[in-house]
Amino acid sequence: MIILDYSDRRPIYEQIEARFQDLILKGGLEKDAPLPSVRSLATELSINPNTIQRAYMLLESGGWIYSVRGKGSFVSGGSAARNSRKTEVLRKLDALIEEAILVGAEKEEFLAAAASKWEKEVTA
Amino acid sequence: MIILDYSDRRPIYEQIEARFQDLILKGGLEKDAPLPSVRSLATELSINPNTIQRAYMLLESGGWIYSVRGKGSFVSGGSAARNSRKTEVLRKLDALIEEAILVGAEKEEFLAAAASKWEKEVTA
Amino acid sequence: MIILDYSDRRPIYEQIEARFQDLILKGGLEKDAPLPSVRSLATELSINPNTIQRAYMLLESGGWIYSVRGKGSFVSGGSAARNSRKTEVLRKLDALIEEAILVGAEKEEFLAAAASKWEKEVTA
Amino acid sequence: MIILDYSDRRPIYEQIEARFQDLILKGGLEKDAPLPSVRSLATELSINPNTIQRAYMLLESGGWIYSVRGKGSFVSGGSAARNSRKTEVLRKLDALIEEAILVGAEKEEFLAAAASKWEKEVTA
DNA sequence: GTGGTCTAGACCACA
DNA sequence: GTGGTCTAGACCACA
Repeated sequence: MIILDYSDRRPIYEQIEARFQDLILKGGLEKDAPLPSVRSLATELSINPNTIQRAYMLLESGGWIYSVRGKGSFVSGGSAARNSRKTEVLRKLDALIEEAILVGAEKEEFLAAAASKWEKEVTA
Repeated sequence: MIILDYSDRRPIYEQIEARFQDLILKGGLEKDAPLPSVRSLATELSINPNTIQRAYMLLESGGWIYSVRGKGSFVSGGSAARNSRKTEVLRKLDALIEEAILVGAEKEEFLAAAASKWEKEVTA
Repeated sequence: MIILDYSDRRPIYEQIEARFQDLILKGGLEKDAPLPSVRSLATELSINPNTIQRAYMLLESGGWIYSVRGKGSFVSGGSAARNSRKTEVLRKLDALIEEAILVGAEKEEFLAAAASKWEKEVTA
Repeated sequence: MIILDYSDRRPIYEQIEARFQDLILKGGLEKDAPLPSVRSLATELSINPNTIQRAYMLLESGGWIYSVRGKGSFVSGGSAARNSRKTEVLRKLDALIEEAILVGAEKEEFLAAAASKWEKEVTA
């Protein structure tokens, strides 16, 4: 299920891209499972097919899905995509730590906040 | 020193805003220290004064600086601005941890990466 | 309906901002209702689109509306904006009372004037 | 004693004007008492004499002071000025009540806040 | 078509 | 000289 948030600052196609990445990561979409067709999803979400097309293009160039002409789009196998996003998370962590140091946070404070938040998420 | 990065996705006025926030946080600009005038900075960076004006407006509405007509713009006192940015860092940390869990990272792995990165930053 | 008062000391963009706040508070604009587009309102009021843009930017950063690129601007849900303005009213009341005491007004006189004015407004 | 607040949004000459009005209302400056000369005050506050001149002009046209050529400026007698400011306070009260109703405040809530604030000010 | 960014430049209020 | 407001208009991202 895709839910669009028009008050989200990100463009629609990025929201759709992220949503499918999440579904694939969480296992909601297995390898070779078909994605909805561009047209049907566009109709369902009441948005322009170009926007869906753009999201699928990004997913394909990121290695998340593959397209078969005349058939549709399907979830890719392999863990390249998952790993690329993991790399991205670490990159964001680096940037965040730089900022945390800048605003005067202490190392222990930061790590404790991270550990505490992690527990909360996992048990939720 | 302000350096613009035109390949940065962020608009110029946000880059300038962030740069002055950093300078203030790092202590390079003390309370009541004058910022460059709108016009002089515009000339120095070869951009339009309106763009500088917009950055200063954001800094002022965020409590980082105050502007006096006919006099110039100056660094605000107080720690409200600094604290607001610290809150923002913690909010970003929460979002990042959600994403880390999603991509299958382990808690220990994440915390170790954070600790290691912190050390590297501080000793740099 | 937006009416500009060029003899008003406030800049045009603030008048527009205040006018939309009033419309939203009075319920003339419900949640998710679209505001006029930047260009159409600029044409209607015979002013520059940038000025409208600035008013909308302020409304957005104040939590009154949200803007979607390519779609338009819409009334936000939530009561944060409404509450922030209520806080502001109480702050103004404090300042006014200080001034009233300064000019030698009596407490009963002030409260009576307030009560009387309130009645007049409500029954109007 | 005049204290300038450059982070105050009001222009300097208005701050000076308001400060003298307060001094006169509070009795710190009696009828016919001399105000500091434009030059001496300008020197003391390290600002442009034009700015002082402008404040004195406003005070004179508002009936708060009178100027004697070659002698200086002096506090006016009479209560016209005091009354004019009292009228202004009532006008502000009207505007504030309109706004309070708009944001959904209740009459009793507003009057109670006013009474409570009044007590706090008087006993302070 | 719609909002977002930026340039170029005018004019005003203020010091 | 300095910040603040506004116009005129271009170009981009997005739907």
